[in-house]
Amino acid sequence: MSQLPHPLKKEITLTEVLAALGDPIRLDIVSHLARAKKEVGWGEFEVCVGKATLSHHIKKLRLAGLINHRKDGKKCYLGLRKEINELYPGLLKSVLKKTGHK
Amino acid sequence: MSQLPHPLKKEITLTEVLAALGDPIRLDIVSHLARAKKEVGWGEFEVCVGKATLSHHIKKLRLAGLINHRKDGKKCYLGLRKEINELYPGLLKSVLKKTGHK
DNA sequence: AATATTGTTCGATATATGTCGAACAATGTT
DNA sequence: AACATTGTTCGACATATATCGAACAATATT
Repeated sequence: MSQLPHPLKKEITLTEVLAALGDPIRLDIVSHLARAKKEVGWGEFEVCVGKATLSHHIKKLRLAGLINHRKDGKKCYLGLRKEINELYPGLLKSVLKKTGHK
Repeated sequence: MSQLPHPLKKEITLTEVLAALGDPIRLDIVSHLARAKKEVGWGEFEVCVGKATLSHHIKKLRLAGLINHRKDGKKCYLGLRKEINELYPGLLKSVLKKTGHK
């Protein structure tokens, strides 16, 4: 189901996670995902960049281990990886407190 | 006392803070500072890069608002800015849980 | 089979970043 | 005044990053 390459939990590193979060667009995506508490369709993100760039950011989040990224039919769906909270408890919570974005 | 430029608390942004933390060397420095719970002399950091590079990283941490950086005599001293915990409660705590570095 | 939809990848470009050694500046020491 | 210490800044370089439009691939629809 998850045809795209995802890092194993043990391969996820804190610095990569933080670097992935250290970009406004990616932080927005993660914030959106966290609030949704469920998968969100690729197309539902309102960002101010083209789809090639959005694809690039989503790939970074995936390779950092922050999100799941799967394709179903001709659409893609994204969701937060729960392993992040297991690995870094409280991290997303503290980060998301400050991400306006309702 | 703090001759070097530091951002005001209101100028500190989450993405810049996260980006600053998203580098192994800078994360080490912050980890060291957090464990010390006091100022640490510039020269006391054991990093695997030259002093020009260390200076660069320290500047990034300062400009991101993470640390205080002051000069006293011919030495510099660094300390964590307490405003970070006020702005992003729990962030450093969750980050530092995973930074080995006794 | 031809077309439409949904993203990814590619090539190009501009900017940022991490790194170093050398020069510089500020201070303290002799 | 000359020297030593402590970092910063500069110039150079290599690599990474963000961005775009266009080409491509996979799937679904007609």
